[in-house]
Parts: sequence; structure tokens; C-alpha cells
Amino acid sequence: MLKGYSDNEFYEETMVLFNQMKSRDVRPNCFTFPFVIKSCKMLLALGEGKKVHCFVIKSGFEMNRFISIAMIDMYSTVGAVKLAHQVFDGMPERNIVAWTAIISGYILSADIKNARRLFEITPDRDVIIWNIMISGYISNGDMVTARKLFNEMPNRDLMAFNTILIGYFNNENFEEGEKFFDEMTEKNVFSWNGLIGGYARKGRFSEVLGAFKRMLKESSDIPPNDATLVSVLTACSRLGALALGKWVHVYAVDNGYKQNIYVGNGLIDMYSKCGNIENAIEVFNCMNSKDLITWNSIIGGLAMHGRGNDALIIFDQMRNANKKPDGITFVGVLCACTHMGLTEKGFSYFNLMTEDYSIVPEIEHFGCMADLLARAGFLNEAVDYIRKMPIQADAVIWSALLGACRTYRNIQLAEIALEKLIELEPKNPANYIMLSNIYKDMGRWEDVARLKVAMKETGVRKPTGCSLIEVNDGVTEFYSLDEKHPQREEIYRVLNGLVELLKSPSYDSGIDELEEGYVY
DNA sequence: CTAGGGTTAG
Repeated sequence: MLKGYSDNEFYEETMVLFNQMKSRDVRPNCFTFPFVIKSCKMLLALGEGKKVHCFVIKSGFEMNRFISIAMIDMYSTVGAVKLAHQVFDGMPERNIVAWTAIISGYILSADIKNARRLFEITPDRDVIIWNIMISGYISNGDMVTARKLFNEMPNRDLMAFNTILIGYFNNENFEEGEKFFDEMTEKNVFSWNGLIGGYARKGRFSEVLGAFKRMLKESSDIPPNDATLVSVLTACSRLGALALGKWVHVYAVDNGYKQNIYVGNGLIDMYSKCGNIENAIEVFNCMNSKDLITWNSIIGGLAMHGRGNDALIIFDQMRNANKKPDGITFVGVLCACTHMGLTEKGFSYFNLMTEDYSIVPEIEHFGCMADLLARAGFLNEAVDYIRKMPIQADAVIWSALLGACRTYRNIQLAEIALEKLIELEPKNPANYIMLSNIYKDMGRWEDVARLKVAMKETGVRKPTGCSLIEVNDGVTEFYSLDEKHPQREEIYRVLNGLVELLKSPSYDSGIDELEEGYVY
């Protein structure tokens, strides 16, 4: 029964059952404890773990190797390496697993020196312990020592190679990583995911797509798995590569990933970010099991698309399904309120978050509230709110206010916001441009000119505006005011046509459908 | 019936 609970990640239930066992004076044997200790570890319950430790000693199992190793692992995970080491020292005979556990413990608490010291005196080191030591250096950012150790390693397996590969990418050494990858004679799906995921984590999304296409072409014997697809979907989201995203969707369905929660979540996010909320909803509805990220993705996606009502309906469904929202869920919910101008409702959701769910609001939540007020036109209240919040407002919040100042043509507050923004990010030209646009809207051309001078004095040029569009089989970049583009004539002809179309009286922008609180 | 290693999502 304990194994059943523990194997299925029902750790609280494991503990409850174990305590029932104790209160009924049923004596545990040596097989009982590992499940219980693992549950303490997974629940990060140090206090409970200590109690179990005492019970182990009382029951006479102190010398059991399996139990000691479970305990070392538990203490290490909850951040009590000292206790872990005590257990290790108390072991009459330590095998390689015990050495591995204590070394992992030191690495986990970023004590690489002690980890290495123990590694050096470990008898009969195997590939696993070598790999753990190497990844320990990598997680400490010491790629040089990691590589040195790798070179000294006697029997390198493919995982060792993959560890080094991922290490180069995590430490942003792309050249070495690529070189290392190309020199690997044997590869598996983890190798490819190391490359693709490495690019994805570092925001190199064009490279993600390139590597993915290379994988399909060069390694047809190694099919992508769920992790591959998720990395590719992330890149599609960021690049707006809807066509490739749809291809991944079809691929996922054809290859048995239809009900994979990671892939499903990736698809929801991809469709939302690529502007296709209907497909995002369809994926959401087809998913048999949903986790927190599934709910958060669809709620955030709907809010982002201005479908605040639907976002709030889904949020209700989530609560009815007894799923516990977290801080990110509420970012979506508050954002939904903001985009519908539901000021009061936004505040009641904020209270729901802090009171009913005991979620400590973070800066993004305060930002949502300030934005909620500002977009609804309550500019003074927004400034007041910002000044009174328990966290110092950041540039994101002040620039949201500055944006609202433009909407409501409030110069006084705009100037205050810019002052704050100059303090917070003196080198961001976007802030000057925002205020300059407000002056421009109001025809205050001397002020526009004055700002232009002030901006020049900062010595920072605004990077050229850039947009991406998927063309045929790739993603093409467009730069604002680009005179050098080979298809310049054609592009500007279409662009001007679109501008005329937007201006024409027959064009229905759909603005009527927006709720109050918006001024265009 | 018990112990140690890698990638993925908001």
C-alpha cells in the first residue's frame, strides 16, 4: 500500500498511512522505510523526516544500507547536508550508491569543494558518479573543470557526452557546443534535444528551427520526442511561425503525442502567441488531463487575445474542477479584467488571490493592478497605488502608466513617469520616444525637439524596429524604414495600401465591441 | 516490497 502511494506520487497519503500504521503498533520492517523517507523528501518535510529518522533508530534499522541511503538523499534534498553527512559517516559499509548520494547532496547545496573532496576518495568510481561530478561543475558554471574531468574520465558513455554538450549551451558557449556536437560520433534523442533545447533556453529561436530541420534530415533514425517538440513549439511561438507550429501539431498527433501534457501545453501557447486562439481552445478541449500549466496557458492566451470573458469563464471552470490556481494564473485573470476595463472585478480577484488562496502578490500582480486603474482612466489613483504598494515599482509598471498617459493625454503624469523611468533605466530610448509621442499627439513640437536632444545626450540609439513573418519555409525579418530591402517597392506599395484601407470609412475595426475604458 | 545520472511547458 505504501509503495502504491509512493510510486504514484501520493506522498501525503503515504505519510498518513504510515502514521496510522504506527498508531496501531504495526511494526515496520526494512522495506517499509524507503517509501516513507522518499515521501518526506518529496514533500520537503524536514521535521517529518527527522521523526522518521528517530523511528528508524528505535526500530533497530539504523544500520540498514537502503534506509541510510534514502535518508542521505532526503536530507540532501531538503537542504540539510550536514545531517546527510552524519548518516553517511554512521554507515558501517558504504557502497557506490551511498557515495553518490552524499556527493549529490554537496553539489545540490553548491558546495562543490566538499563534493570533489569526497569524489577523490570514493573507491571504485563508476560512470554515474563521474557524470554527477561533471554536471556538478556545470551547474556551478565551471565548464573548464567539467571538461577537464570529462577528459580524464575512463569510460565515457553517451550520457557523459550529452552532459558536456548541454553544459556548453547552458554556459552560452555556442561555438564550443556546436563543435562538440558535430564531433560526437554517436547521438541519441537527448543529444539532439541538448542542441535544440539549448538554443531554445537561450532565446536563439531561428537556430532552434534550423537544428530541428537538421535533425529530421540527418537523423531519421532518431525521431523527435515530446521534449523536442516542446522546444520547437517555444521557438514557433516566439517567431510567429504558425505554419511550422501546425506541422508540429500534425506530427504530434501522428506520433502518439496527442495526449502528452507537455506537448499539449506547448501547442496551446504556440497557437495563442501565433494569433490563433481558436486552435488553442481546440487543443485545450481535447486534452484529457490538464495540469496547472494547461489552465494558465489558456487563461493567459484568452486574456492576451482580448477575450477576457472567456478567460474568466475558464478560470471558474478551473476552480470548479478543484484545481488550485497559482500566482501566474492570477496574472492571466487580472490581465483579463484589465483588458475589459473591469476595475472593481479586478480588485476582487486580487483579494481572492491573497485571502482565499494565500498567494503572496508579487510585482507583476501589483503591476496588473496599476495597469488596471490606469487603462480605465483612473490615472491619479494608479499613481497613488504605485506609491503605496509594498514593493518598489519597476520600469514595466511605470511604462504601463506612461502608455495610459498617452491614451488619456495626461502630460503631467507622463512627465512624472518618464522621470522615474530615467532613474530606473537611463539608457532605454523607448521611454523618451513614448513621451515624445505624447507631445506629438498634442502638437507640442518644441517639447518633441527638446526630448530628441535629451535622447541624443544619453548616447544610446533606439534599435531599429523589427518584425518577423513566416515566408514559405522560413522566417524573414523586416526592419522599420528599411530602404535597402530588395523588394522595397513592392513592400511599401502593399503597406501604403493597407494604411489607406485602415483609414477608409468602410473599414470596421471592431472597436465598437470593446468595453468602456478604452479610448482610441 | 527498498538505493544513485540527462532534455521539455505557463
